Amino acid sequence: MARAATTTDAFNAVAEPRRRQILDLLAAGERPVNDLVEDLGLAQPLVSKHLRVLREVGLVQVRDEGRRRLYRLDARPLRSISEWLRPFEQAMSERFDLMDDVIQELKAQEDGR
Amino acid sequence: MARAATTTDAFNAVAEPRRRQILDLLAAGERPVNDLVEDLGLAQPLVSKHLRVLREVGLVQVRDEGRRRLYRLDARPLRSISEWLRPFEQAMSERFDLMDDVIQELKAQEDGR
DNA sequence: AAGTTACATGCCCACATGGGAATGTGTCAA
DNA sequence: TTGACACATTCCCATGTGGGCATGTAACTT
Repeated sequence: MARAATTTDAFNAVAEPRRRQILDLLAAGERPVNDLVEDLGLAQPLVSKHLRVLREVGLVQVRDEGRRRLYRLDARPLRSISEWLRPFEQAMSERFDLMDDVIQELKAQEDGR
Repeated sequence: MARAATTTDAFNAVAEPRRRQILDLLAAGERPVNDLVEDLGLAQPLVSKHLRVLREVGLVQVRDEGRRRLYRLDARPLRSISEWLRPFEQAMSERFDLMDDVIQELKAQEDGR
């Protein structure tokens, strides 16, 4: 098997920086594709493709308004990421950084370079 | 360009379910590769490859002990994900789910099917 | 009806992937 | 020294990718 499809879940969909940018922009509110195209400075087909991926994992919803399509954020699928991350929250804190620095030093000495 | 390398950042490294499992296991403490191989039920080379990716993005650290290599979690790179996620926290909450349901209904009526 | 606008979809490519299988490397044991 | 053990690396393949480009489709305008 190759790499999992980007449409597999929120983890894979959000691994792409442009798709994260799109979600950032949509956090401000509903917007048509052209707005996103301008703000991102990307080709329109590219944006449409990214939006398709986001749609397939449920991170955005669409609404037709005349010849425009308004995209809207749906952050709920991000919860799976947030929940997976929670047990690691403590280990991410600054305090543990200091511990890690000490360990790094010990390791460096151990390597004896 | 193709998809970004898995070693590009924590986002891409963590998109792979097995790598998330490995981090889950390492959250309990330092462990040799063989332990992980048994717990994951994967082929040893596969585990080594995944560990390599995690190492390259700084999510794990290694320490040699005889003929074994002890891997250790370093959760710090996860912070970039956690921080990107933070602005969406509110939008993930249950309360907004209810709002979304209402919006879904309105949208369904609007579509007039 | 014809043109334009706003998107979506299709085809192409270079590229990195996850897994399988085999092999390499370093450490300990007998 | 020879063998077993613990890992890492290499080669292979099928697959899905992001981007560029061209085309399709629906809605609005004139």
